Formats: sequence, C-alpha cells, structure tokens
Amino acid sequence: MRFDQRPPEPFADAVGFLLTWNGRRIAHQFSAALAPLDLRPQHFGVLNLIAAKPGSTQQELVDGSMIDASTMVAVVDELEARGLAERRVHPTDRRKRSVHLTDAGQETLARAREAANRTAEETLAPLDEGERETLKALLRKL
Amino acid sequence: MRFDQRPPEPFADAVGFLLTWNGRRIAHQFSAALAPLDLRPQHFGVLNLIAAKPGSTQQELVDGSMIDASTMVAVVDELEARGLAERRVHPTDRRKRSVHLTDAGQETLARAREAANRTAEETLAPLDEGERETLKALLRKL
DNA sequence: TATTGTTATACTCTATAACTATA
DNA sequence: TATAGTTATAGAGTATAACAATA
Repeated sequence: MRFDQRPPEPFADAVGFLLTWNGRRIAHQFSAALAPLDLRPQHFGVLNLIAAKPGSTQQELVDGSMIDASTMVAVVDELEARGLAERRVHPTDRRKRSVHLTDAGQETLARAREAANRTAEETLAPLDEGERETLKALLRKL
Repeated sequence: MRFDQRPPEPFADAVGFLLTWNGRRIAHQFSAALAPLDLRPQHFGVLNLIAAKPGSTQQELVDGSMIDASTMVAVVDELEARGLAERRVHPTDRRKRSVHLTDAGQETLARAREAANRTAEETLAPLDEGERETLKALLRKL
C-alpha cells in the first residue's frame, strides 16, 4: 500500500474509509520510526508491558496485548536474543516464565518512546492542541 | 488480532494507537459485512471505480485505487469469474482492456453498498451527527 | 484434566521481477 | 524503447494445531 498519494476522491467522503486509511498510514509511519532501532511495533508494545509490570508471564503479556501466544514466543525470543529482555524461572510455577527487561532493554525502550513521541508530533502537526483532544475523545467513544 | 476486547489500558491514551486500532477494527467489520456477498474490500472498491467510470482500463483502476497492478489482475479475474464484471477489447489500443460491470455486478454493488452503509451506521452509532462531521473534518486534516 | 510455553505448519495478503503483446 | 496486462514467485505477518512439561 502506498501512502505517498492522497486517497482517491470517491472514497475520501466515507468516515470509515478515512479512519482505516489514516490508521494504516500512522501505523506505517510509527513502524518506520522504530525501524532504526530494529524494533517493530509489537516489540515496542511488549517492552512497554514488561516495563509496566516486570516479571510478567508470557500469558499475561498475551492478555495485555493483542498478540497471540505463539507470536508472543517469537517476540520474546527476539527481545531476548538481542539482550533487551530475559526469561527467568517463575518463583512458584515451573511452567511459567517471568519476563524482565535488561538495562539495555530499559535504554532501548526510552529511545523508542522518544522516537514514538517525535513521530506522533509530526503526524498530528496539522491539528492544534484542542483538536487533538477532540479527536482523542471521539475515538475513545467509538 | 482480536477486536472483541477493549484495547489494553497502557496504550489507550495515545492518539496514534487509538487511530490505528479503530481503523483496523472498522476495516475488520467492513470486511465481515461484505463476506456474505463473497466480496472483500478490494472487490468493493474496484466495483465502485468501474461503476464511476465504466470502461476504465486496469491501469486507471490501479491509479484510482491503492492496489498494485498484479493484484488488480487477480481482483478483476475474480470479478470476471463470478460474472460481476467483464473485460472488453479497448477501442483504440489493443494492449488495453476496458472493464465494465455486468447487470449482476450492478446488483451486487447495490447490495454491497447497502451492507456498507448498514455497518457504517452500526459502527458510528456512539456518535451523533455533529460528532461524525467533526471526526470526518479532523481526519481529513491529517 | 487443564494450562504454559513451544514448535511446526499453513494460510493470507501483497509486492517484485520477469515475460508477452502491443504501441 | 515504453507501456498494459499477465504470471510466477517470494516475502511478511499471523493464526492453527499439536506437543512436552507441569500443575
């Protein structure tokens, strides 16, 4: 899908289309903003979840995200392979793994958050502060 | 991706996330609404383009949509195989194909438009008329 | 029996590149 | 040489189902 052109006119009138199109466009830009850090949106989301609750089990990460169990394994695998997170044995249940951030993971998360904020700022530039709040409120209502 | 649950709280505060999530959710519902007619959103879009300009070449359909040329071949193939559209020889350029709707295509398009409107109505139910206009205006600005 | 994590696999969707026939 | 349409193929991304270890 190309985002370098305006959406074709016949469609630009439908709210649903506008939402879908803008949603994809923003997801795409967000993804591009994380690329220099070698992260995809999923990694960013999971890093945030771990930071919010260190020692989460993978099941908890699945519940807190919209990623299914087998994909979560792959995401945590990648984070672990790159030294951003680590699996530890769970204190009371040997089936479970407690997932924690490493120091490198903390740093990478901080930089990713900066990148995310910068992109959000760029994307929302056409809207002033009040308009952003209005948009957020409307989207929450949906 | 599951849309049967609310988005996880830590993310629900970011406008970008809300846009992406709602965009996907709506695309998903739209897709589901077209499924009984055995159409995917792409088919619907292309049917609309043909209806707007009967006899369009596939290149014109590509330019008017966000679908690339090889995918367009597949979409038109499917429409043609199901008797909704047909390729005719182009009057002046034998490389080109003029794509037209059949009567069945017209009817299916009409029913698809109804389904699309119905779904849009359901999805946007939480918003009153003024709010919908505001949302549309904000999304156009982005 | 049920759950956690895992693996292997299949499936969807789309883009890329190469080909043909025409211009 | 360039363009319209086509085909074959490869890639990303995700979901499904089956499995081992543990509860």
